[in-house]
Amino acid sequence: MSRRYDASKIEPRWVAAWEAEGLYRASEEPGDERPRFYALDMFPYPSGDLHMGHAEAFSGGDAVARYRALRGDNVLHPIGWDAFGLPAENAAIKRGAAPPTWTYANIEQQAATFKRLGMSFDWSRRLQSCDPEYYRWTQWLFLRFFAKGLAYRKASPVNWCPTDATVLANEQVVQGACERCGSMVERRDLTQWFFKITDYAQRLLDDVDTLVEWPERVLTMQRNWIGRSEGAEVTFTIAETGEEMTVFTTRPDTLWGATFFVLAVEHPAVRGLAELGGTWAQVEPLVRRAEQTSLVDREAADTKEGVFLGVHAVNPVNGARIPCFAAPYVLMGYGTGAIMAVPAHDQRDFDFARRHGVPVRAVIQPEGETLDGDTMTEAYAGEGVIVNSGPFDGRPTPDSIGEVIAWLESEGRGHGAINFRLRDWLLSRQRYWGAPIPIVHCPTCGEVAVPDDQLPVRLPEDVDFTPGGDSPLARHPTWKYVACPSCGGDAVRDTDTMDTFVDSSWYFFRYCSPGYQQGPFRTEDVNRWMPVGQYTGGVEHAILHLLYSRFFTKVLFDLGMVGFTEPFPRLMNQGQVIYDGASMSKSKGNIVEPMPIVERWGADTMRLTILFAGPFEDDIDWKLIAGDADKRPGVHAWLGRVFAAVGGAVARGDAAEPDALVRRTHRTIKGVTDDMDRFRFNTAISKLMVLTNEMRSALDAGAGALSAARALTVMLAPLAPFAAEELWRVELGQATSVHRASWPTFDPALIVEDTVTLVVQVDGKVRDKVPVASDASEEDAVAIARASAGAQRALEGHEVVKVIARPPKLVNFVVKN
RNA sequence: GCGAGAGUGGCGGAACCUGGCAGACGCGCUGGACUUAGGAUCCAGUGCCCGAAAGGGCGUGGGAGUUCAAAUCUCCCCUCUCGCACCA
Repeated sequence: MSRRYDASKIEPRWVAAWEAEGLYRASEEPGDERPRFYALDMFPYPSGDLHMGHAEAFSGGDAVARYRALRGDNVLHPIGWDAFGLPAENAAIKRGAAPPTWTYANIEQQAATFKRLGMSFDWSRRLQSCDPEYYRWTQWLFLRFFAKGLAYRKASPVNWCPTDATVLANEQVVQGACERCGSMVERRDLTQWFFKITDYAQRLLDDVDTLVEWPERVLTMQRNWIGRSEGAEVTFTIAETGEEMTVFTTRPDTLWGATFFVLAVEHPAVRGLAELGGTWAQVEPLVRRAEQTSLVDREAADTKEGVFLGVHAVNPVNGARIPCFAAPYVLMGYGTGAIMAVPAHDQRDFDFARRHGVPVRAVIQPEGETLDGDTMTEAYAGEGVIVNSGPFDGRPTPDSIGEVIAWLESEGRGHGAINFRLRDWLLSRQRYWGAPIPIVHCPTCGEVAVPDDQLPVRLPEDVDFTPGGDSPLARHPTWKYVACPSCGGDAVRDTDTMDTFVDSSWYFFRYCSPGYQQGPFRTEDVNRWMPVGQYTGGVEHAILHLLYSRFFTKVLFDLGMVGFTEPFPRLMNQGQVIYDGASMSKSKGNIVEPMPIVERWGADTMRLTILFAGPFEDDIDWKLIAGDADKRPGVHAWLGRVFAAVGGAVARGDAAEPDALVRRTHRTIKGVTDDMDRFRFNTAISKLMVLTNEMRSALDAGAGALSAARALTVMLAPLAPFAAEELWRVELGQATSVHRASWPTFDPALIVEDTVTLVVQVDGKVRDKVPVASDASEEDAVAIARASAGAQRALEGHEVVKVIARPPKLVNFVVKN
């Protein structure tokens, strides 16, 4: 190890000093005119100590926060914990530790680690979503939604995890299994609370277009999740009963090609129709099986499976009588749960038709071809000319879809419709460790909101976590029995708690008004700090957390509580830290912990290792970049050279700095500024390394390097905050923290080199490189190029037909042939 | 299947936005220096091929195109990663 640089001696000292100085507190001074910058990191879940993924995310987020402060912004960089959730309860069951005990112990552990890492958090704004003072306002917000009709209860088929004994949102079911424990999810009919996010589907979709600073893939995921489809609703009639049944279709231009009709297996009309058609005996097994599989379990379903119901539907456009089926490939959760099937022009319908012997009727003919329904081998979904379709024969499609819809409307047989894939947000959980839903069920008054002045509805502490049966709150002997806030009669509390995504949908507002007692936040505080300047976190939250937070923001805007409709205009997703090509996990035994590296080499080295490894959004393979844990990391050696160079510059005092170093310093300032603005930490670090090398050359030559040393130290501060502070205050003898210094500025005149390398090409191939004055004229440049040895050689015996000159960078001689 | 992104030395990556010296910076490796030998440090070299050298040829997944000039722009293909996936 270098004799001069020993992180273990430097870093703990500054942790203490920074805390004593209150260095990272966001300023609320009325006279503070600096621009505000809200640097937000996704708040962590306190499951054990911080892992490498946290180290990466927070190294990037901290670099942004520190950089903005050095650029002169008044920075808000808060921290808190997303502290409710199932793992705390599982720990209670497994180890007997009460959820709060387990949770707060982990939070303290993570907080200590954050401090050791030197994160520039404003600790005075710290929050934990499981604090009663926090969930009081989660409940308060729920009641605002409730009052607006945006929180409602309905009986609904839900995903039920038998292991966790709770309801799951569709989003928490992955390939039919519980996202958390992996058990196969079942379907149950229960009464649950929902947020009416579907009311906001169009706005959520429209505003995706305004999020130009988000990663494209996240925008795509948001759009897909919302899933807007344009088409028409068309009403068919059941021939045997006269019952009307509406379907949604994006292809009303193929209505005349419908040759059968399909209901979702769970469709409420299925049993009645099957009994009428005399087919219930065949249909019943399908229905039974559907009840036992999750709502989103699509793996098990055979796309061609289905049963004829024995009844028929009448196509409203041509009166055709077509058979009705029940089939799992039609989903109850999308559209109306029933479809018209057009096998000629939809592959799924085609496969089903061939299996079940239903006729195929082509109504779109591609140019230059004639499709025959009897001989087609696959559906034709492309464009063409409409045939066999009454008034629309000969019309082109898809251009005629609008005309078909207009016709349907004028005939009263259907109308244009827009359908979304997005479902309402199922937010109730039959769990203990969450914010209780602040509703009282009264036999007289119904669902009654707990009055605001009685919030929070606190969680009881004497709770039985034995698995199975009712949730711990429902099972509690006394907790739920209360007087109705409205009539005073006997009533019971709602015993469900809220999905933790509710907690995380508003925490960034709370940071703006820490400790505020009259509401979740002060509107003027939020409008002063928000929207967020930069949001940093994992791409695993690309859909749910971000969608829900956007939804909350729009609702709060509508309530007049915030003055903007998008909370996070700029989003940055860090890549994952993996090991040897695989994600780190306990079962693989390949976990690399951040703290041992910090203890051995220092937090700065860990940060630099991560940030220098590659683009922030890319995955990092720790095995490839750090290799052997005992090997001294390259960035640590660099920090040693930085200390040597800065120390050497100080020793050399005011000695003149060579022109090359001065220019290098200014170019580095420009380059690093550009890089930091674009979060290109890896190239910023490489430029600082180049500057370090140039300083060393200058010092070796007996020259000075003091202004370079100062610039280098400030630019290092966002990336290696401890080393920069040590250099600044100890080596450079500054009185105040480097983290309160000003970002260096550059002189554009010094960016330009006075001599540059002129590239000499012949026919576009590099034949020589010669130094030339940067202000050389075209004439001079061509002359110098022509005289170069490389050009002489290559031009010998050739006739130059054209000269392309881009002085002073390049001259290209084009020769005959 | 649909959508998005990516393919550059032994390795991580840079240059792509804005066409003009490919391989910055670092790791690794090779040779050397200094040493009471280190978890070092310093110096030199390091894309591939031919050559003693000078120099030359080749080179950014493959193929075409545009251009005086393509890692960069356009089109086609291949491979990989991620996301979505019966959405009517």
